[in-house]
Amino acid sequence: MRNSEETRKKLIRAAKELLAKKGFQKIGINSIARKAGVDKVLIYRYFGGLQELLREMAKTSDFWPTLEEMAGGTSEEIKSMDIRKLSSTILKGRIRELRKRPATQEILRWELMERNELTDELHFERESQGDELNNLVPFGTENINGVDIPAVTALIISGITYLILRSKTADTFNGIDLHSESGWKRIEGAIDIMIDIFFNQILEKSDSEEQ
Amino acid sequence: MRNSEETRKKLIRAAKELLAKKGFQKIGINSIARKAGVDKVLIYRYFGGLQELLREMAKTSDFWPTLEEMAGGTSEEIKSMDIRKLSSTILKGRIRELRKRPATQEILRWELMERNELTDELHFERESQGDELNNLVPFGTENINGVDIPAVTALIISGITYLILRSKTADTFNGIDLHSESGWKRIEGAIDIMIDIFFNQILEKSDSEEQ
DNA sequence: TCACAATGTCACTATTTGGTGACATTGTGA
DNA sequence: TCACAATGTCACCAAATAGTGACATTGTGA
Repeated sequence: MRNSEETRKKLIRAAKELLAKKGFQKIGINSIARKAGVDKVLIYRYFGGLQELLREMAKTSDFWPTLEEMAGGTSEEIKSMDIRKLSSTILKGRIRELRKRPATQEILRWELMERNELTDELHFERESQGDELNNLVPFGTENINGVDIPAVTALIISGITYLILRSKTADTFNGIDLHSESGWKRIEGAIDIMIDIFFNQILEKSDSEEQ
Repeated sequence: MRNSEETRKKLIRAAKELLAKKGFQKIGINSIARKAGVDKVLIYRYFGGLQELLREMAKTSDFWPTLEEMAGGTSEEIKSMDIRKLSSTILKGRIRELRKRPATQEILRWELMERNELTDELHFERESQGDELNNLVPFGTENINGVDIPAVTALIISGITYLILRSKTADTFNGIDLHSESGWKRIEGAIDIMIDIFFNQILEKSDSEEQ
């Protein structure tokens, strides 16, 4: 029973569960300690405070999806994909991985609400673990034939993120079922089409310019 | 000084300002009454409670953008536009109108966080005032040539919404400046390109099928 | 004039929150 | 064996919250 390491883990686990279930608004010293069945003073003693506890939590291995998880393969396999396939795979993978991480979603919600030391801390932790936008879509970061690639990328990633976050509080969006696999297949289909015609356009254009 | 109607307005104004400035987390009976310089018991007496006060607030004329505001013209002018131009205009208009309504943004954030009687109420009020997704993009709601129009629409609208909400707590997204006009011009450019190649694709396809 | 309802003020409760100091219990190394 | 640090429990504090009952003031219609 007297095991500080175990108590630390209990607190982190409780924080994560509480975050996933009730959202960041319900996260607090009192609620976490209550959920963990532990006195709240131990949060201060072992972590220093709420901020440090959550920082530890965000370092948990399965908290942020890695590039490999999103792509669903090793980095060698990733490198061997052509860019069109890779874009599609990573974007779909991001949907898949984010959808099964309610606590992670909650951090994204939090970042949308307020900016403070805590959210900065958690944002930093995310970037450290490879969940950077640069990795998400391998379109590159420059203009191709006058097309603003980062802007298009931003719009697609944002769209994905919003729909995932929205699924917590809405059943449908524009008629698309956000709680069924078929609904998400429709989103994936839209992404595929966009990627497809997008590359067609770029290649077509550069072809005609080469002639 | 003794004017219940004026007091009601003061409370609604205070709620709106507080929402815009501090976000929905700071909205409460005490804070609103304090800001309005009025006793909190009057909120109960005049509105019944916080919920009813906010419902009234959401009925304010300038709270939700109308279709005409987004399109930037009368409904006759809207009807006379071709679909490509109309899509582009409305989407850009939505960005413009939503960007200058911080209190409205806050409701969207709220809807993203939790679902309760309050958010349902506010959501309903929004739909009543014409801010329905069906109006936002006149693409129609069916499949064209096997392309899932509602899904593509959902992705674009979601992307716009997320980027606007994100601008509260982030300076940039994927390198795009969310606080400068030039940054939003880039987003608009991305939308235009997507609309453009999207319609090209659809028309091209139906052309080739007609042959 | 004056009764009375409308309007507004104040004081209080109960609950929750973050935070701290004092104490009890346990294990372990000297 | 025993001292002592590590671990854990408990009781408190100040502040903020939602909500309510009692009271004071004002205007107005009979």
